Amino acid sequence: MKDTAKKNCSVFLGEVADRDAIMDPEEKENTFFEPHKRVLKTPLKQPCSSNLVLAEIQPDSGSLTTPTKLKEVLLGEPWTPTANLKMLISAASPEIRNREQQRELLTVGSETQEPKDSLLEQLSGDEYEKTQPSRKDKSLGLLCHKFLARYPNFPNPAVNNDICLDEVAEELSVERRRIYDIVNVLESLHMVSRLAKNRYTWHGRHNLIKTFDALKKAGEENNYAEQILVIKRREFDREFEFIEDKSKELKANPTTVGHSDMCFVELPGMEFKAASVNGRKDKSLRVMSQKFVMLFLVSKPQIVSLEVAAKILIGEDQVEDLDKSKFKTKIRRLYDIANVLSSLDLIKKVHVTEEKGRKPAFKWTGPDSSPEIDVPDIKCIDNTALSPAKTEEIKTSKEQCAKNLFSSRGKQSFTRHPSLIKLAKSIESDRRKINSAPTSPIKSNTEGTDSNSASLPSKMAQLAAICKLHLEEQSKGLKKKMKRNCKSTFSVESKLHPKSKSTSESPPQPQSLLPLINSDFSRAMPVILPHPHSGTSYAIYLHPSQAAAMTTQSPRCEAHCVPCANGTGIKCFPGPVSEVALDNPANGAEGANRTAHCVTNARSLPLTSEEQAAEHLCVPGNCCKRAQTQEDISASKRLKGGPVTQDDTSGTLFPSGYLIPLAHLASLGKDHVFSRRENGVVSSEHKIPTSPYTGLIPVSASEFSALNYPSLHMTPLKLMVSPTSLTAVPMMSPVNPSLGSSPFFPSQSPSPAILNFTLQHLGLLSPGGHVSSNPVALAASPKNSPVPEDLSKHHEQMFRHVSPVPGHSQFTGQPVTIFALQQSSMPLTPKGTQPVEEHFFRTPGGVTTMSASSPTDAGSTSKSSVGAVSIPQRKLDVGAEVL
DNA sequence: GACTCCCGCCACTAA
DNA sequence: TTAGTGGCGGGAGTC
Repeated sequence: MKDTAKKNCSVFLGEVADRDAIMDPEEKENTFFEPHKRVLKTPLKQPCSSNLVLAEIQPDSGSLTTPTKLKEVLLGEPWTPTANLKMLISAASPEIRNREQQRELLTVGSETQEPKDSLLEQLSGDEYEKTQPSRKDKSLGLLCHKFLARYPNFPNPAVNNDICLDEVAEELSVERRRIYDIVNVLESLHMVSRLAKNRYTWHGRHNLIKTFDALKKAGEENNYAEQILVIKRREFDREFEFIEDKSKELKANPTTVGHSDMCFVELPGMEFKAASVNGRKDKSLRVMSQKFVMLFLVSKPQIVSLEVAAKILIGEDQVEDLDKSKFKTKIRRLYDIANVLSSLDLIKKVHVTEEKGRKPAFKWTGPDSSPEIDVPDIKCIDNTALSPAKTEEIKTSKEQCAKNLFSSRGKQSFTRHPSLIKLAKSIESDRRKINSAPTSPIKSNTEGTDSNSASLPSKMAQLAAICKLHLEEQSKGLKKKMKRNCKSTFSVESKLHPKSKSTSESPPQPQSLLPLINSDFSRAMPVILPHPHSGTSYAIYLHPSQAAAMTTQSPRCEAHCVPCANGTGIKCFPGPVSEVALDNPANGAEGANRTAHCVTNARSLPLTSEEQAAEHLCVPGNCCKRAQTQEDISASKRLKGGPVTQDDTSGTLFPSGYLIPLAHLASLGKDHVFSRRENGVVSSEHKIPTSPYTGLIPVSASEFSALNYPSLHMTPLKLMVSPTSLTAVPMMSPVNPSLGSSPFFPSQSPSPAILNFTLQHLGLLSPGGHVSSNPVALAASPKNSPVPEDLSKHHEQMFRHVSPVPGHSQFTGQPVTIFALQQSSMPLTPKGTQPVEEHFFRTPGGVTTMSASSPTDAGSTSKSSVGAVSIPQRKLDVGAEVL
């Protein structure tokens, strides 16, 4: 019998249950009541026989005191899914829980114990084991839910909100040790503060935004994000080629990632009063929790893999000691933190999948810290308690705290340690994984504080918008347009110019929607690249400076030169594109590092003439595969909006790009690429990295602006569609039937159920409507339904939001990165596939996806983003209800 | 087999 | 000395 059997059980008092039961959830939520008083009459610990273990995990459901119910559970359905669900509901809903309590307390007598005992005595060992709750039922997250359910989110600060840990532990029937885990994390968020031994004060979420702001500021002021990038950049120095340079750089860079003294960021009036922590070597869960949150707040996207978080947040002080066992320990702690944060709805567990397997990650779903909030008095404590001195000192303390958190001073050598290099590699690797699902629904919410509520509609909007766009495309009669479109890459280039005819013919568009057109994109030039194996040439759009730089950097440059339409001259596509991208500032460490891998490979091998040519293309298997993820990052970032796009689209850089087989370009040009002139609409929408067009290599968002697909003509649709979704539109375009039946279409498709639900949710489909995945039928439904005006606004906002804007980068280097497509989205046995395309895009690595762990996300995110935005070959039966 | 994370030992510190 | 804290890692449950 485990020690858990010795645990004490407790019984909820009727008084508490009565009050909660009669209180509306909302009322309860906003009405203050003294938490500590709720437990004042909690009975003292009573020896609880082992047969009451169930009470520990179901203290609130009332089953612990209900003989009948216990019997059912024990004998009939020991923690069946239904039972679990009941328990979860009970835990999540104080009202339900307390009603049950109230009801059951009326019927439960003092003899309750005996039946349970007798029942359990009759159980065999196995049977008893079956009666034990599963681990999930005892998870820290669930416990935290229970804990949080006890207190209002926004308590009245004028009233006593003390929490007695012992009493809470009793009521929740858990060890106090577990309560500490929760409280420590809550304390890091200033949701509670320690009063004295065994007593805390509940603050609820009053200080949450301030805390986030403080943490974010602390991270930003210390260039935490940049440090992460620096680390990530190092990740790709696999051969430690640049270790010396990096060391010098790090010495000169005060923001270098370095040792992190344990420090706790405080808010004014919420000084840390932990009894033992100050004197203890603090590897406190609080500090870890704060750092963990900081990572989300400063990261773009706000997704952090568990591994990276563990290494950065926990192990950065002793990376050298990050042996396996220690790392595992760190991971355990991070799980503890993550569980609590998840219970607070601040993060959400997701998974990053690539060829190596599935990796856990967490997505920030909490509110972004408000930059308007001034948190002047943030301070921190470390092992030497800070005296509550002057404000100035406090500010200094704050600064010092932040510096302590991230400072490298005195331990700059830390960053040069090989273990950190490994760490950096892991960081970038995880980031790459995280961002490898361009249309993953795990899109950060940038427009509101309630990301949870926003994420799902966004996903739905993507799917629905695809259908809408498709219909729109159909109605536009694109076949006409393709005849009038330019037929060469030079024409494409001409469209890049903001004053090009096509642009001038286009109706006035909000400037905000065309950030790429009037910026550096106008100077973009197509460079024709030969494919060594297929003979098919590819076009890539490069910034002139990039092309020039590449020309000089690559002595082996054999790329085709293409005249620049804007008269800047002829530019040559350089040698290894990936090499050029290695130090791409716009790409940041991600892109640079990503491509570095390719470069390394290229360098390590003697080049034959064919290999040299292949090198230019960064062909399959390594470079493109890596590079593709960069595109994913770009797409992912664009989804996040303005600030993010700054990183993506530097004013002087083209962070990524599509390599477009000329053969496709010609056809695409007819169908899509040159349609802007016809449509009169210029979309700043971006491509999806996992373009279904085999052979189509992702190009930067900027380039994509020039490659507007007519289907991207969003104006009449007035739908808020994610860029990545739009990218997929062409693949369901009926204009080019060959595409519709070609392998360009991804094998995956969104579940019809999801599609139906999405359309219904958006009002595009009646509840009884049904949509199957058939682009043909969809295309055959040309009728468009009127779209609410507000959707148009959303549309504009979205466009503005995702439009890249000139950004900056701390890195120097070349901006171009060539990306490959996700092969997972490609049918392995495509029909009518052009050999060149198949060859070009086949990557051995498989899929890189990010899927949400929640069932909600699973349907739309698995199998990469393409699945969420693409409509497969199967018939898409969109009835009139849709429109 | 990897991932999760519950569980409780036990060291440390304050009262 | 006792009780409060919480770091830590074994190991079991889950996927």
